[in-house]
Amino acid sequence: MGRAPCCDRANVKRGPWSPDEDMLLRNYIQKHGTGGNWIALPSKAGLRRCGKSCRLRWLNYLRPDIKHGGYTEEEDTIICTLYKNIGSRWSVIASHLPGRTDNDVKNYWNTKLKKKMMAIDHYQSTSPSTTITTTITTETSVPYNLTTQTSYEVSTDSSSSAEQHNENINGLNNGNYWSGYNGDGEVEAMLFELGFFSDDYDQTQDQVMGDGGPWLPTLTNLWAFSDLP
DNA sequence: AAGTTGGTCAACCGCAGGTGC
DNA sequence: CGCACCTGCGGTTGACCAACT
Repeated sequence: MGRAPCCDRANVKRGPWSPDEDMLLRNYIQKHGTGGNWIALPSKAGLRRCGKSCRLRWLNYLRPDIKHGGYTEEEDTIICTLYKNIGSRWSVIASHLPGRTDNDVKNYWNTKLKKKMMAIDHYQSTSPSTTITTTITTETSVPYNLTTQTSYEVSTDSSSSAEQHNENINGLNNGNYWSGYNGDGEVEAMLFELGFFSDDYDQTQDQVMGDGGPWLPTLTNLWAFSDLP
């Protein structure tokens, strides 16, 4: 025998909320609060909804401080880092992101970030010569030591000149990979093919415009891996 | 133009844990 | 302690829409 339902399903409305229902719920909570009893709230507010449905609607949509969409790169980083460290504990992850709900973060992960992380994992598994070292600090000053794929530093020879890079890029353009190039050429070639060096490489002049220092693919550029299988 | 596919996101479902009797 | 009730959580579903064929 299963658990008794939390409400009489035959007598409650389900599906998308109407503007009128939103208004009733918002007005009631703003006047009286939740009262610590979601089950009793719908009838008091004049709603034919399940208490759980009211709670979800309020927490995920009607709360005044909710943000929707427009995730920043820093938020992406925090989500990815926490997911790596604690798994799918969305409420905990959302608590580190002001204005975000667990449902919103979960949806964002499932529809966007998961693919990116899978692509990065793929990259890491096929490019063991890369090193990963960085630390970020959130707005709440909680430090996260990133031992995973939040940011990648491609191991390059810092003494390499721009001319050397150009020379090898030209080789790549001619159909040659940078195999053997300071031990990490294949990694750079792969990154180049995926467009990671677009900020440094001027196609019109067919050369790298940087100063020859270490090339650091940004997190944003790494997201290009989401296009990988 | 019509059908198909894939992405997005609000909402639902069922379980686990907390609390009070 | 056992039970019932309630809340919170994570997984999943399904409606909607845009892009593609």
